[in-house]
Amino acid sequence: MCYAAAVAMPRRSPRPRPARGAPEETRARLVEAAARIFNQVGYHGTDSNRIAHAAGYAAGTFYKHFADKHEVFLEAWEAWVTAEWAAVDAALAEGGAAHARAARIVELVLEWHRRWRGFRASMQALVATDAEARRVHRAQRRRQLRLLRALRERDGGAPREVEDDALLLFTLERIGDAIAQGEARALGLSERALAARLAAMVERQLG
Amino acid sequence: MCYAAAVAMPRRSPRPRPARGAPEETRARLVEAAARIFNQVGYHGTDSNRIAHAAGYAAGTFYKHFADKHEVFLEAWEAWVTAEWAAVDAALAEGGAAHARAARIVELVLEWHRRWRGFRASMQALVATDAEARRVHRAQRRRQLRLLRALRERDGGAPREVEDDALLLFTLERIGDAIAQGEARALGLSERALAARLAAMVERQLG
Amino acid sequence: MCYAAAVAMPRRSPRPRPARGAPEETRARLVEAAARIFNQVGYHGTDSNRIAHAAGYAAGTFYKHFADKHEVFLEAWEAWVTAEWAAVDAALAEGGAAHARAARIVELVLEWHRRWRGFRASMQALVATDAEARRVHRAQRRRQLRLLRALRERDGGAPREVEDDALLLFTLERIGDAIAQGEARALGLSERALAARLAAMVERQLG
Amino acid sequence: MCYAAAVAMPRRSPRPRPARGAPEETRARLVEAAARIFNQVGYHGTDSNRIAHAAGYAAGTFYKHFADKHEVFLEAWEAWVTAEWAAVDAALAEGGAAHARAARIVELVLEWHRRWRGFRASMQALVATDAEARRVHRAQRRRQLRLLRALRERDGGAPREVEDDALLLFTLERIGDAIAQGEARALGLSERALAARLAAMVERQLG
DNA sequence: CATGAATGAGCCTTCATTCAT
DNA sequence: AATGAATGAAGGCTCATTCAT
Repeated sequence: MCYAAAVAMPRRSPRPRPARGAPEETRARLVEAAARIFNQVGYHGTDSNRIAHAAGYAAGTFYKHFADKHEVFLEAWEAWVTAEWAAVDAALAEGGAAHARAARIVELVLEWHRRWRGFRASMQALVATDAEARRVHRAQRRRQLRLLRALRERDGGAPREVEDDALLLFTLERIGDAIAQGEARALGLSERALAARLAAMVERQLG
Repeated sequence: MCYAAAVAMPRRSPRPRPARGAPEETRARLVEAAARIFNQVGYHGTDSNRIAHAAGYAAGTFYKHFADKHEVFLEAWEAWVTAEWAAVDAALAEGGAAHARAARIVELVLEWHRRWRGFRASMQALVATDAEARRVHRAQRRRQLRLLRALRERDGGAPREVEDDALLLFTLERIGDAIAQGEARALGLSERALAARLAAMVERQLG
Repeated sequence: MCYAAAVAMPRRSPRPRPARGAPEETRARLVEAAARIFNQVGYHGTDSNRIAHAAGYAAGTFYKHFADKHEVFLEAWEAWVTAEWAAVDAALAEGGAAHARAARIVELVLEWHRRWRGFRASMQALVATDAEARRVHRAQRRRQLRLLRALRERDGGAPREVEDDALLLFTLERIGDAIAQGEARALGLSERALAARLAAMVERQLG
Repeated sequence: MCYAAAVAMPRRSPRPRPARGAPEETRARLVEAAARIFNQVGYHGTDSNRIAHAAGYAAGTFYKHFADKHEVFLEAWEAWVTAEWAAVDAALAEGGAAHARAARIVELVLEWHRRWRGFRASMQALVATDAEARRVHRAQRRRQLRLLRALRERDGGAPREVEDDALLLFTLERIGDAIAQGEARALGLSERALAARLAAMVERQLG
């Protein structure tokens, strides 16, 4: 959560020098900087030296904490997904009418996709070519599906097939990307209308 | 068209015919080889020399026909999308019951996604970081939406909003990717069940 | 002497005792660990942090005791040569028939070369490129020659030229390396036959 | 042969630009430059970019011709050994008294060692740590032994054991190094006296 | 005395691109 | 039109060494 907040505000100039600190802090700063840069210029556009410098460290420091670029990426991604679903969970915990909750969830998802659109794109590219990334991705998806089912059952929703959960997830994701990347707007689609349709889907599935 | 057929069959031997032929032929061979390799190892995993060699030419020849790697990629992609929608169009032209036609379309889309999953992933990654790619992508999407509306209206379908067309397109695309990349299978989802849901969506929208 | 014993037994666990002890003890532990690692992976394959850790210290500690990697290497080497010649001297002091003594010396030399073959190779490489190493090496060689002459004269051996002593030394050394490095065996040479020839040379020279 | 000559004269400034030529020429130039630099600063002191520049090429060119530094090294070394033994063979072919021939061989060996002392040291260091280098080294040694036996038998020399050939080879090599590296001189040994002893050994063995 | 996080120069290697032929 | 050797900027990564604690 504070992770999300930290990454959200882009820093241009390298920080004053983060002080010789605990390894976990350094690691966290590197992950954070990495996430930010991956999000801006994509996995292949990011170089490890730049990550280190952006976090306020020298090039070599990066490799004291990660075996390679790959590793930070996967770690940043895990943090991202975890944070996103914690937010969704929190939004649902707030209660309220089914309709309002659905809208809230959609809004949250859209916001995340907007903020992390570059990062998401990198992830998709990696998943297509890299077995390890694929493994992590699948594990996360399984977690998402489990969570979604739990949410559904908690709220006494109607019983559904996994495929319906998956369909909802995939659709949310894709529309989220379309809106986040400005594709919807560029095509003259009403983001509001799309969001409404998504909210309806969510409500139907969770309700 | 014959493009699709040509790319489908992987070439092992690097140099089918060096030839000093018509420029368009050379260009076509390069595009074809490029598409194949992009699809296998992704945009960033592809090197331009390899494309040239795979097409039966020397490294320099590539740059006689394309300004850069970028350019072949966009061209290959245009060819791909054109071919795909021509196939969809053809499938619809065959007529038949609405139900059968929807199933046919879904099957076609899935097949394309399966065959081109690596290429699609590269495209998504580029779109996220590259303005030119974004431009091309948008143009293609507009074409798709136009085509979809034309199909819908040709068949006397009920009037719909653009957002509904878009939603269908995005969903088809995302589920297509999930199945093509083996994600569905890895998550224990029934591909058949997913396809059935897609077909229902198509039928509802076009019907 | 106890140096030799200490190095002989490889330590698996990295940190026998961190201790904040007497400087000489720390230094000795570092030298010991360094010798072991140099012997395993060569001078260029050894990193100073690893030496420190293997000796049970942190990276920085190393540089509190040595100016650089170079310095430990030279010190370890001095210790090694000193120990070797002490052993040779002891073997000769035991007395016995000239023939038996010669065999004992050869056996000793071979054993040392076997145990320290990696270290010796590193030393040779350094001597070729590094003036300081060359200086140390020469000093040690002079000591060896002096010792050899002393041994010869002590036993009332026939008067010889320095060149004969040197030739013996070099030959012993080279064959020792060949056997230690497995070169002799790989070439189908009888190690026993080689050792016999060496013993004959030693006997002739010392006798 | 012309290889030896070419490498012998050190070039300081990068050549005028070797002209876009046949790959073998480029490769040969790279091998030559590599040998020269390895000889000067040792394997670990040599970087691949420097090799390329010294040969008159850009950094990348190196990797068009060799997989890595390792590979050039082994190739340069093969060339070196081949050239050396060709020279020895030629020297023997000239005929003359056994005594004179032995002296000629010793002189040749010394000259080679002098010229290539840095290179030889690198080789020894690699052999100690690198399996591939060891393999190559053994193969070359076997060739040497075969050649030596052939020479011996050709001249109707007395029958000897392999171990005697090996002993001669190793001794020649070690004394060669001692003289080449200036060790002999630094120890106050007479190079002339050492050479005389070597010549005697050669004559005895070949005679 | 010891720590260990941090440094940063520098090496190895790749690959999009050029250009003389 | 095609060649293919050559380029060189740039990125990944290592490791000897420092320094604030």
